[in-house]
Amino acid sequence: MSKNISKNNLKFAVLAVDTVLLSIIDGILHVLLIDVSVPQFKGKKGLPGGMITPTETAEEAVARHLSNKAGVSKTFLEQLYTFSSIKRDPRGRVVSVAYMGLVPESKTGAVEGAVWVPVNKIGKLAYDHNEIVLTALGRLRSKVIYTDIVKNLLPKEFTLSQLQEMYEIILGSELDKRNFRKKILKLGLVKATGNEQRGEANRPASLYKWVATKRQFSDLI
Amino acid sequence: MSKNISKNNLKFAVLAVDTVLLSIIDGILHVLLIDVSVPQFKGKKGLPGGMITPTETAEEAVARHLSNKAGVSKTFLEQLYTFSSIKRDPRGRVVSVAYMGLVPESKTGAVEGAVWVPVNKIGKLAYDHNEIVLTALGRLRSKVIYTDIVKNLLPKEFTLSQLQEMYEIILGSELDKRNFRKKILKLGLVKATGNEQRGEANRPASLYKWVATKRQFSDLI
DNA sequence: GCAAAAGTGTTCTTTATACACCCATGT
DNA sequence: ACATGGGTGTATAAAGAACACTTTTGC
Repeated sequence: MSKNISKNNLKFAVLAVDTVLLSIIDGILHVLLIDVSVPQFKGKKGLPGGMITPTETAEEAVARHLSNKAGVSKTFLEQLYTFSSIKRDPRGRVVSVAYMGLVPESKTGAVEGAVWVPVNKIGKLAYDHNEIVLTALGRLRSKVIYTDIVKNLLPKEFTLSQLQEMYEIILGSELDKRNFRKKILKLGLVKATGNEQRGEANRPASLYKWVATKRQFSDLI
Repeated sequence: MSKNISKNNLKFAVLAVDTVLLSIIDGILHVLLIDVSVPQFKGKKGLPGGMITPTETAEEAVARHLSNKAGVSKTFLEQLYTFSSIKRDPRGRVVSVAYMGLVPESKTGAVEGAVWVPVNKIGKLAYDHNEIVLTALGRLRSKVIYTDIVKNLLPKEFTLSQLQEMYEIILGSELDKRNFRKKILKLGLVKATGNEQRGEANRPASLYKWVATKRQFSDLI
């Protein structure tokens, strides 16, 4: 959804992708936004995305546009929903396949023209992108309770407190430390690496990593 | 995905919809299939679907094609996934937005060119339609345990045994009658209508209906 | 030695599971 | 009268929720 299409060369069906890239930065859930250049949305921000070409899949288009516009690659991506309202793009008919992506804080470096914005401060976005963001947030919140999707927001090794913080931020509620640890450890999804996080002005925390697994879960938290 | 497009007039991007219509008929989960007319899939069956026109949304296209090809209208529909493999249609590039639909047994009347087939007997379908059916079955099985989606497969009034049978068929496992009733009634999702199902060679069963509600559930069963 | 986060158990409540018999009807 | 599915309760096990103090470090 960007400079590659203009009023003149739009023809049905134009197929695009848009991606809601999420990350937890400084303890706050952020979404990556870019400046939108089309005149109808002058000054507004929107989601990174763009056309699907005839020779690529939607997934390939997402990877390409994220790499170009957001400087992000090899990140977790999941198809969200396809938005097909007739007037969602003022320039013509554009159907968009939306994706949600999760990136760990360590990969959220500055990129020209892209900015990480706290999800409660995104204001009015271009197109129907507010709706797409809400869809992504809903998906993240529901999947966090029955899958291990949070692992995509964490570094390779992490403390149980960091893990707990992820759940608290996404769910918007506090969890009991002892009960949380009991449950997470009993599930066997993570295991201690033997390493410790040192350098903080407190007792060092054990570092954990995810155990490889394919199965789906239910009621993690 | 059908007669409206031919090798000559395909141009990128062709956008289609396909629908996995499911119903439980005689205690067995069925999917509605239609005969596919394109030569490459001669003799094969496939899902009902077709083009999205420039002036309709995907949802409108689904409703239109289901009405035309399956004689089904006003039924539960939910977007499943968008399939964008480059070679999924041998005639050219076609991206398909797939939907899952649920219909009660009472609305599964015979329609010319369409047939209800048990899901474990569908064989090899045209296009990537086996994959789409598997996606729908997975979605149904996962949603049945945390939403009231089964209500779309039942008549307006139903017995608790009928309700339990729906869960057992979809989940593929048996449930304890007493525990099932305790749980369903405690959830308050259904209430007795005061009517009874008579005419069977056994004690009449109380009939229930769904209580109107908007909220999401978790762990219904 | 003080501040800061790590780590750890027990009690109580709620929910899940296992299980067997009598009831009302149609034939 | 008998076959059929409808309807009901209790005891045990498992899971969830509530709750406070000691430990180890950096400064």
